[in-house]
Amino acid sequence: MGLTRTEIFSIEQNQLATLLKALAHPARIAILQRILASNTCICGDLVDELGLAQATISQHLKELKNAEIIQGTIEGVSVCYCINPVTWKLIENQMGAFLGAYKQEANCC
Amino acid sequence: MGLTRTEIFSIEQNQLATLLKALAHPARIAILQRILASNTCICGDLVDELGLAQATISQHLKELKNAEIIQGTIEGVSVCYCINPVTWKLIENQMGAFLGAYKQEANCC
DNA sequence: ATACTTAATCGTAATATTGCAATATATTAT
DNA sequence: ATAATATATTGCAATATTACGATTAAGTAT
Repeated sequence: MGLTRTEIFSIEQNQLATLLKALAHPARIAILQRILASNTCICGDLVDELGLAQATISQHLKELKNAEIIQGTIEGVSVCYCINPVTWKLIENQMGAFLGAYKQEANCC
Repeated sequence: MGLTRTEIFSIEQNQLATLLKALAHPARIAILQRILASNTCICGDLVDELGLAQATISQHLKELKNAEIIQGTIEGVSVCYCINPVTWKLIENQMGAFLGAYKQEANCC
C-alpha cells in the first residue's frame, strides 16, 4: 500500500493527474511563470531569482522536463529552458475539457 | 528540509499550487468526473464504482473538501457531494491566466 | 433499545516529495 | 593542461501522501 493504484483508472485520468502533479508546486509554477515572462529561454537565472538552492532548482527543472512540460537545450556553458508547446497545448485541452464539463445547475446540495 | 518553502512564493503561486495538488490524483479526477457527469450530487456510489476502499474514497473526498473544490451535505444516512462553484470558477480563472500567458514564439531553444 | 446502513476517523505500513550540501560532469577560457 | 563557470547527480533527513483494515459516529428502521 501507499502506492497510487494507477491500474484502476483510465489512461487519460492518469495522464492528467501526472501533468497536474508536475505543475502542483509553487516553485515549479514560479519557474514556468519566469519562462513565460521572458518568452525567450532562461537558465540559471532561476537560481538567483527564486530563493532556492541550485540543487533544488535543478531537481524541479528535471521534474518539469520529465513531464515534458519544458525542454532544455545546452547553450554554451549554460542550459536554456523553454515551454514544450505540444504538452502545453495538451494541458490546455485536457484541463479545458475537464473544467468545462461543469455546468452550474440550480438544484444542488 | 523536506518541507515546501511557501514563504518565498506569492499567495497566488501557493494558492494555485495547492488547488492543482488537490486535483493531481487519478482517483480525485475520477471522483470529480463522476460528480460532473450526474450534475446532481452523489455519495457512496463512488465506493462501488471506483475500485478503492471506503476509507480511501473518504480520504480523497476530504482532501477535495479541504481544498473547497467540493462541498457535501448530509442527506439522511448518506452524504451528497457536489462542485463548489466559487472554487471551480477560481481554478478556471487562475489556470486560464497561467496557461494563456504562453505565446508560442518562433525563436526558442 | 437493537440492528442496520453509511460515512468519517484512527492507526499503520509503504512509498513519494522536498530541500540542500557535497560531489560530479561538462563546457569555456586562459 | 588548468582554472572557472554552469548544471546535474548523489545521498540523506524531514515530511507528506497513499491505501486500507478496524473502529467510531450518526442516522434510519424495526
